[in-house]
Amino acid sequence: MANPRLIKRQLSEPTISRLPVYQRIAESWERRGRLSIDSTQLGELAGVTPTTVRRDLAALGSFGMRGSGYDVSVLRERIADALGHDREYDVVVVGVGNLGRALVNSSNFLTRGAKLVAVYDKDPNVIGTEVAGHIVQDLNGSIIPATVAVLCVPPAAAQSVADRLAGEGIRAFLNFAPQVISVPPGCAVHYVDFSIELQILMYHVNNGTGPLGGGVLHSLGIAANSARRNIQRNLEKS
Amino acid sequence: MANPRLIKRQLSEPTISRLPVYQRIAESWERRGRLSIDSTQLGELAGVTPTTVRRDLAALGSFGMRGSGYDVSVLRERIADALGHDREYDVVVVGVGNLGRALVNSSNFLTRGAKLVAVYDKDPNVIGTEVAGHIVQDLNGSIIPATVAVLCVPPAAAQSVADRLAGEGIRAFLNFAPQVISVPPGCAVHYVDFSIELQILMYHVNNGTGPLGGGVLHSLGIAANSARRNIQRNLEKS
DNA sequence: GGATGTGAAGTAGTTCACAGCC
DNA sequence: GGCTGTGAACTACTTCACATCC
Repeated sequence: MANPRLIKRQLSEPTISRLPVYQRIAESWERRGRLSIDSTQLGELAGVTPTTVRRDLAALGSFGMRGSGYDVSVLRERIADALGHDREYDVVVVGVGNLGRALVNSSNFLTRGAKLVAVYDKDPNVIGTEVAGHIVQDLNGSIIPATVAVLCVPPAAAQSVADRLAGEGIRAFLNFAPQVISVPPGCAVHYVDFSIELQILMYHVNNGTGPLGGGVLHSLGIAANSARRNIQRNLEKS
Repeated sequence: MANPRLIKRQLSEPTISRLPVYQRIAESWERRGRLSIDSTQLGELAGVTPTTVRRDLAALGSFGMRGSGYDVSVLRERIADALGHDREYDVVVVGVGNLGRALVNSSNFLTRGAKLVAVYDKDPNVIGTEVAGHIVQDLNGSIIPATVAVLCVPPAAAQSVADRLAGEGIRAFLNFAPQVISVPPGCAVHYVDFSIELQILMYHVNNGTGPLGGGVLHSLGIAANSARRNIQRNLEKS
């Protein structure tokens, strides 16, 4: 059942959202020269149970070493494989307000295969200026082919911008506008909404529930499913 | 079973993460003068099934009108109640880089009870400058009492900053640093990680799975649980 | 010994289908 | 007629517990 080469088995949504976390931990351990990590350590650092870690990783094929855990470089590789990091993909960022600017300048955002190919805005005062090494293009002009569009436009503009980009062949949208949008079949949308995150956090503070309680907790943001009541410690101290 | 006054029943995590979405829709309909909305409409707009909407709202008490749906203003009110929007809470933002700046200047971020009381940084070049009406304070100086801290610091600094703030009585953290942190018992952490969101999105693009497929989809970001294969349309056109 | 990988059990959340009410 | 609210069925995910292998 464990195909030596990359397994095409369908991964569950919660698993998918945890893989990037494991990956980051693996990379960090690799950088500091550790050779292997076991499911308990990985679980503490990621904020999930060891069993969950093992199930998640078993879904990528059996590459753990009984008795000693997972080789960190194999771990990193397998996850990269599963997540499709071998292939590069082109990203455009639309809307160069504070947020758009913050994203393209962030060293953490466009990594692992993501390649920024263009930045758009519709404000004439912004078009033509340089942001993170790219000249801001006119959104009403021609759109360069890309796979993903990151939407940092006002909520009222989100739908029309998405329509436009979908027409130009963009297949996936990371939407930072607090606005549900509709896209053609075959396109994917993923939402990031700060104020909702804050509201969820406050619910827990007010109710002393979930993520609080028995000790340290980790509500994994996206992987909101019950990853609580788990001890975790930090890594990458310096 | 339907207590007339605010129900203290424990809400499930997925429900909690959907309530803010319903709320936004309710507010939008209210602004445009609509009086009621039914579970099918609400479900389409939020990207979930009508049944899920009804279950979620039933958990807040039975206030739907059989035959005609939910009164939008009651809907908004009930959700605000459940989420604890009656009480105000104080927020500090730590780290005034591009992201911190974008957040405090965003009209969407600090709403519904959230009140920005201070902004901190440790860079002498930034301390003393004004951001969104607040003079940036020295993080090493005294910290004003607050409930929530929004961390926009580099990953390497996240843990020590959290330690410091937890010591000063902060009880909840919204952590934008791509770094798992540990906090004392009784504190809550919620993570927002852009690059992970992008990686999850790309997994779906590469695999044509989940959120893609049968039509328009809505992977609710935080409410990542299987809210797919649902039709949705946009609202708040202009 | 020690940790993985996994059937089996348990739990949580969603969806079905319909009784009940407006 | 139409739509809510909810028991019952179903599905998905997690956790337990242990056989298996290094």
